[in-house]
Amino acid sequence: MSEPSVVSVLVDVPAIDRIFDYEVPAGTRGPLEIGTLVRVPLSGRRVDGWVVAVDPDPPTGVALQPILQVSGLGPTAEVIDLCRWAAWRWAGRLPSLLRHGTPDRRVRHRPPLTPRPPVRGSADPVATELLARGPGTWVLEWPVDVDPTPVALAAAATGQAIVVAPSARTVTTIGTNLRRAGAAAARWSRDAEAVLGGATVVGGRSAVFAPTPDLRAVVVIDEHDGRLQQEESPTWNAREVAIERARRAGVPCLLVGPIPSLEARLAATAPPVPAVPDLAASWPRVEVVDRREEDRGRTGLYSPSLVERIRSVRAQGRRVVCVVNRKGRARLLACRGCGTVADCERCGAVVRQDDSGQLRCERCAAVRPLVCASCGASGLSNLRPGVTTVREQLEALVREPVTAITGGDRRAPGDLLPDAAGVVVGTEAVLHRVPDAGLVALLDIDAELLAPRYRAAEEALGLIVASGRLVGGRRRGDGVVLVQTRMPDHPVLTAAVAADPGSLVDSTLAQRRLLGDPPAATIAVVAREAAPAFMDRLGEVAGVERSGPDESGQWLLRSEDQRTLLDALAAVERPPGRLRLWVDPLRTR
DNA sequence: CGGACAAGCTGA
DNA sequence: CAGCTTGTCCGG
Repeated sequence: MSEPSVVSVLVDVPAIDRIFDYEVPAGTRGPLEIGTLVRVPLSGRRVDGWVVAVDPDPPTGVALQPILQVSGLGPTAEVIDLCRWAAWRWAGRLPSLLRHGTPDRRVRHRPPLTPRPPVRGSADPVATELLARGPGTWVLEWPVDVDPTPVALAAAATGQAIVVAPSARTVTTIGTNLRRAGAAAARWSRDAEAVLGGATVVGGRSAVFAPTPDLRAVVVIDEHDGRLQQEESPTWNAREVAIERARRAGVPCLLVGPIPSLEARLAATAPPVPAVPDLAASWPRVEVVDRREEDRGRTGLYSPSLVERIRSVRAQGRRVVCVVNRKGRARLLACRGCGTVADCERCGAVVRQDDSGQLRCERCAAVRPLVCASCGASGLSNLRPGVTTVREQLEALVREPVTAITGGDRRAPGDLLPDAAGVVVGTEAVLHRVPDAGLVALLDIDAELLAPRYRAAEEALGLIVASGRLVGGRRRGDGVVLVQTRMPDHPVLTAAVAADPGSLVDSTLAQRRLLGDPPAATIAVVAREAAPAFMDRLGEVAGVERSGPDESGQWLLRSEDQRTLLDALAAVERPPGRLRLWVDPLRTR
């Protein structure tokens, strides 16, 4: 293979998103092929970029600049094509996606394919059978409280596989177990060299873009989990990328989890297959406390049943975890005297209590003391307490130290959760940081069930499943997931009690179709400074319903035909300025 | 994105 | 008209 003299380079500057040609100086060392990461000069700067063509037709009448450096191997041509598709699917720019398929550390030489060692350990037989069916999207219903390593083993036994999992903890567990079983496993993107050498890839959502030389299967663990989707644009979802990648590669895609998503069910080649006959036994015991009956809501977040449960679990020396999905002190307050809801004197939006105890407006940031603006009384009751307040109240209730954990917390794991921590409270992040518990109490599941997000029901069920992983299945021990609600007959709660997530499918699908929510339709949120210009350039598109701008200056686009909307978005030339473009986001603000 | 350069504003 | 700000263009 002769050295190329000119290469086309896509520069890693999303706002530019253009391809430029560069000359390759004679004697340049390193691999120069499609996907290679190079450093190039661009209008006086030095930027990274990916080689997207080798020896292109020379451009007319421009003096080419030389590349400065060959940094290392990047995404394969297959992955670049996949990224192009993802850029269309989520109306993103190619560089933002290519980054996921690029090694962290520079790999300068393509390693030879390492022979596959024999795998010890027990591959799951049902997963093995599904993978043996060949190309297609297969859904495996997995027990709540069982480590998914046997599925990864089944995939690794077919050759180089990609195993994506939403949480760092699961990724570590699977990686360690695979290696222990003798499988060649590499973590993306840390062990890029091993991935290029043909090892099975284990990683978070980015692993779905790993440049595998010899892909045989793609597996997504806990495919219902929202962490598989990027929150910021482009809002790509690893489950959907996995399906597309496997389809293009002609290999099986295995979607695994205890509560198969609607998206997985609709994409599946065949109905979901249970991994074991009695999946229900893997679900936790779920105790529903009806707050309407217990105390007419007067005791707020702490029903008598909850307090009694906490005391008995603590008496056994076991850990208690309480979940309330709100940070801070109070999200909603009302005057004890006149009943008026505390709002902002300047703009009228609701105020919340900040960490200093004062009332702060979320819209205009005005601050005022903790006093009723209507009658001047200083007694305000906290109608929506957050983690900070709940921690203090629980401490008084249980008469022992209570640890608070929220998602933004960047303390080291040991500092975050002392081993002796008997009572822990936090947002849902706490469920991913605490290893085990005798009781998990979801203090205000109604806030999840009623949340204005189209996946609210599934997400609430996801919380119960995540809680169940801390307390263990009903067959194993006496751990309990307790939910406090004013809607004890809500289908999510009856599904959880019956350990039958399938009972929700028909009603949620019907609702998505009725309301035009994904996956029944494709939607896009357009916001931020450049939104008006973007919407102007988009114009009216047949088959695309547009609404907005709302009070926050945000537009919503909706189409029953995915291609119609996505092609229209791709045709818009991006206006300058900040733009938020979310396609099929999990939340719309 | 960020530098270059052009067009517009101000002060003496 | 120098000196500065704001806007527009373009990169190989």
